[in-house]
Amino acid sequence: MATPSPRGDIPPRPKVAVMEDVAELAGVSAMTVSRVLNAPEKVRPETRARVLAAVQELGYRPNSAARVLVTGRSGVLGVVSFDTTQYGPASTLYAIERAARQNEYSVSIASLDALNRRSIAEGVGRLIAQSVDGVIIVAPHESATDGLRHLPPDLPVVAVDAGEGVPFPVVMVDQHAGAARATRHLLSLGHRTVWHLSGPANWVDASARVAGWRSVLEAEGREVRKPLVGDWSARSGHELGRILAGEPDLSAVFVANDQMALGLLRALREAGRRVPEDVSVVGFDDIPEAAYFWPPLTTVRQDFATVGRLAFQLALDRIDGVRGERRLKVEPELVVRESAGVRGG
Amino acid sequence: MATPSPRGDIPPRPKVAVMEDVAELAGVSAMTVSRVLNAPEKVRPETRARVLAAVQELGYRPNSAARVLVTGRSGVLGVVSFDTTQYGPASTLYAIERAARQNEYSVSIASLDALNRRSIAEGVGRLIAQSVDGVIIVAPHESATDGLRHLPPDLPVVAVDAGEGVPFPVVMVDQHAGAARATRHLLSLGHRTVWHLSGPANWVDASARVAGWRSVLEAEGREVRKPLVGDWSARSGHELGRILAGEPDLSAVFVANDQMALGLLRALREAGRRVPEDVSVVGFDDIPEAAYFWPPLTTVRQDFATVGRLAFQLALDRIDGVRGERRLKVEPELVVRESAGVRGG
DNA sequence: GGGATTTGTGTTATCGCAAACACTCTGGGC
DNA sequence: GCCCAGAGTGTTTGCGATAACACAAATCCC
Repeated sequence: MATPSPRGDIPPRPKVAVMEDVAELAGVSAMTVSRVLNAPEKVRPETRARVLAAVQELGYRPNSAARVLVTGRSGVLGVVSFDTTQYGPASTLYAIERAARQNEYSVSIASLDALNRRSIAEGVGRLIAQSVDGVIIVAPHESATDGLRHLPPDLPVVAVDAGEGVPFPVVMVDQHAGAARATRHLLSLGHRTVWHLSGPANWVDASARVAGWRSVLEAEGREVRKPLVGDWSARSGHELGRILAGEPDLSAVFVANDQMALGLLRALREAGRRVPEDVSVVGFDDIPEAAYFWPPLTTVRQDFATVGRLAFQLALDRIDGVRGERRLKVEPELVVRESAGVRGG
Repeated sequence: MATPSPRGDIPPRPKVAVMEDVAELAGVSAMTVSRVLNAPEKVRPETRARVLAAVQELGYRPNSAARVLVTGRSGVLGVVSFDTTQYGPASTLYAIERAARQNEYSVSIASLDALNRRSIAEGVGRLIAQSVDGVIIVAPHESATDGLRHLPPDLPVVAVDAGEGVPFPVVMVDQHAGAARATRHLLSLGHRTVWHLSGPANWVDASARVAGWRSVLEAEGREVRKPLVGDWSARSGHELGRILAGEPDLSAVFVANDQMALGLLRALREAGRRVPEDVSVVGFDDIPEAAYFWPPLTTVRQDFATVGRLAFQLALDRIDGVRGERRLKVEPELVVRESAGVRGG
């Protein structure tokens, strides 16, 4: 029934080869071709060779849509994320994609314009509509956490950097520990207390860093100055830095990320306060440029690659039916450079 | 035939609703449901309302695999890219995703570990296997350009920043013009000539920037010093900067990107050469941090968002059958800050 | 008022693949 | 020599949607 038309001259459309074509060329049934592709050990070697040769000759590629339709599995993982132009999310995404590729998965993305329940649900919806096998959500905002509670319960979901109380696995850098480490480092250099330039409200990592910083100061009985709230940008670091620069007793600042730290460094310099001699600064993230700031920035390195890898692994487990609500924490690492020195050094 | 088993007690699996279920609930045929979803104007308003209510009630979502199978269109665009942790590629990808979303497309990514023909072909292959409708290649390397010549000819492909001679549309920032603009700016400040820290060999934008820089110097009859070749990183900028800092007649440098410029600034400072008083520096990209370098970096802004948008549009055109081998150039813009000043200023 | 549209809906076939089951051998045990 | 196991392959069916066609009722034309 391949050419049912009574008229002879059908323009030979350049159709791509399908399984039946391969079967015909190899002199077997379509089912055998399917087996060669999915369970080669069930086919006699010589048959297999004939089929593979035919596949090669026709440049045959299985049609994924048909396969998805019948198997219910797409081999696609969805990633929902916010602002992938930032180093952190971009690195996480990249690591997820790498891990996925190594496991024969591919990655489809859904960027968010805003971080709120509606937006998250909508992003996940776009991915579900594509028949993804699972979803990783990289949206470290509390409103996201909220939205995550109302997702299809049977969908394998993993979150990166989500807050407490979400009903599925979460992978995160231990922000609290990282902030504590940075703060302790500054105290150990002799500073009486440490100021904080924080990330925006309701971002889970911003809050965790505030908490980590605060916990160390309180444990040591140091004065806790109210954090100045920025928006992750160098611009905000600069603006807040101008305020900080006016504080006569300022000697150490823990900044919520490296971009804001850059802005702060500039503000301090403009105010004539030397770093690290007059003021010590510690950042967070260890972006590749941090080592080339002036002075080279002491900061807390987040291993985004590991986070991405783990998130993928957890997602894969969920897809394969492994349950559990694990929270995986990745340890951050303090990278000591030159922006923090001994008090009055 | 929904429950063919003679035994009554089949555990009611939580199957998702399909079109037939919606049809039944609304008291119409599946075809009518399909029409409500795809061509609502062809259905009487009251019928439409009943169907939509049923869709709502069952939480029905069309199965994309089935739709792809029959329509041959997936609504997915593939993006092949290299190193999306960098600001440029990440921004481009983000803009593509945005544009895609606004046109009811979604985006699947294929990151590359290496830039060569095999790798590119393999990345495209992964996307094709997913039935993408088209592919955008963001891989500004000459080996890529080479690999691009050997792709399935019927696949809608658009390249970002590809070299000459690829057989499909290309969107790019006019790197040559941008470099020329930067160079002219430095000359206009009274510098006798301009040195160049270039990007790595065989990157099309690196080459174009070298060419733009050289063309201005030659046109003005200035001495052309051999460019120092870096790898886009701040580290390489710093290393090469140490070499440059030893050049007594150095007074102006055009750097191939902002990260390298950051490294150079640091090297110059370490060598005791003030910027911009002793040496003027101009970068390329205008990353968000550039305004907060010390001194604030004069640089050439690339409008990645526009590039991404245009690339998507071109891809969409191709998918819709519009042919042509257009090359779209986006004009870069010189952003004057403080790192470049008058000679001997 | 009778045929020609038009409008709204249903029926059937099909997309490309794999699951389930059926069949044909081959070889081995007794 | 018969039965059986299992390896290897084929046939049928169905995944969930839409295209193409079929058809009934409403609307139109002169």
